[in-house]
Amino acid sequence: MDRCHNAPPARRARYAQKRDQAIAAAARVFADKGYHGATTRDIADLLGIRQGSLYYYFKSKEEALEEVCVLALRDYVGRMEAIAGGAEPFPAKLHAVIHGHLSSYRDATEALKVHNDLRLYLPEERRERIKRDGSRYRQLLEELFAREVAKGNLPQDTHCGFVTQSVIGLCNAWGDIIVRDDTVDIDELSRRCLGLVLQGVTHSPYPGNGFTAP
Amino acid sequence: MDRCHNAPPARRARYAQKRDQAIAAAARVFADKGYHGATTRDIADLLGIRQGSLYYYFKSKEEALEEVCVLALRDYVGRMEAIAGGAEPFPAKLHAVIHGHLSSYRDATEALKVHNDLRLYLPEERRERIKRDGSRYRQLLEELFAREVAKGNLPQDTHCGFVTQSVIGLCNAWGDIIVRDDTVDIDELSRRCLGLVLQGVTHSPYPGNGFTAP
DNA sequence: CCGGGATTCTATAGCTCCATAGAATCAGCG
DNA sequence: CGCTGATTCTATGGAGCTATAGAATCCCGG
Repeated sequence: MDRCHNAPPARRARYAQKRDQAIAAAARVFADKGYHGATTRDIADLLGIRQGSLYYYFKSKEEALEEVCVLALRDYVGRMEAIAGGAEPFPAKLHAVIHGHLSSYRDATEALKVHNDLRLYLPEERRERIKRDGSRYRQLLEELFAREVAKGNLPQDTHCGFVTQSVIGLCNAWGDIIVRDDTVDIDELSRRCLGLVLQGVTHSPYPGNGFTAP
Repeated sequence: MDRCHNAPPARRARYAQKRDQAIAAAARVFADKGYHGATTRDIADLLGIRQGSLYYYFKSKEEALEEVCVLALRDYVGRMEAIAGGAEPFPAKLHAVIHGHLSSYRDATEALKVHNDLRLYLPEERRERIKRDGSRYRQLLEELFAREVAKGNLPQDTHCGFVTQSVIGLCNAWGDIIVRDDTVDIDELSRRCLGLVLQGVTHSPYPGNGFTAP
């Protein structure tokens, strides 16, 4: 994992930086060609090094996939924790969740897409860390809904597990489109998604619900 | 495509049947391991024949993937056409669409999942038929919404393209889960999805909207 | 039971890919 | 400058995969 054992700090930093570049390159290639369809040569080419040199940064192709997935979830879960701990009203929080989720597909390279589509190709042992973070994300979102039900702002019969899974699924579905189409307006899209989740198709997207669009 | 040139009808039928089995086996394996992760040997094993014998039914591995995708869309689009042409009220139609979509992930082997996840690995030429059918499905659904807006039953500012894509995306997201979990109750799930799409989380799932659950 | 097409098998050419070993080059420090 | 460890390269072993060729077997109508 860390090739520089006891090296001077400048060395360590440089290694870490190059390794991050390698992870990003792997994400790009995996997103494009799938795990088995991608070759270590593809990744090396993108980095401008030779195929064999890649193994200075990864012990195996599998490790590269794992690192991409871990990277994808780090910021993703971190952001959710910040939102869940905040004091904003529920609709604003939900909007932040959706907007953040969709934004990840733009900024954070294609790592999140790789996580969604390819994590299943990792052997069980390698999926531990990843599964934990994914569950945490889902759990935090579900608690957001549950608290709102408890407060009486959402119907008592709301099935929070279903709603949570649906919101995540909806965002991921749009994520697939965002990755392939640069022109999508994330701000507009996330507002529309919020409207759909809150009110469905039968109401206009901006309810007088203590929330106004930014 | 058809190995029996001028054979007696019984022969042709047997060939077609075995070929369908081969397509189904390919769907299973592709869904499980991805396109590049699956080997022609995996498919052959599932059929109980040798790897080389598979090429009696497919000219190439790529053709097998194409056939799986075509199969996935055939019933899928056919059903949508029947629904769109029917006379039921809008909520019933929408329920039928969602229920049908989700059911496909149960019955029709894993072909639909393969179509969603792996069709991108087909070269452009092979994707023609498939793209046409996919677009047709989306278009029919979008018209369903558009007609309802025109009738004044949905808000004038409804963005039908967005809603259509969202419904499809939501169903596919749940499809991923259905494929991996046998215990999911499709009837209940499709009713919940309908409620979410129609009314969002702020309302209970069954509005007095001319529609009652079956 | 026999002939011929349908179906399956065996065997392999030809290719690509992952991973490693060991040589070569680079960068910073004394 | 010369040493030392970090980084990259070349070269290759060994495996697995697709697709084809040709032999073997099966199945049915006559």
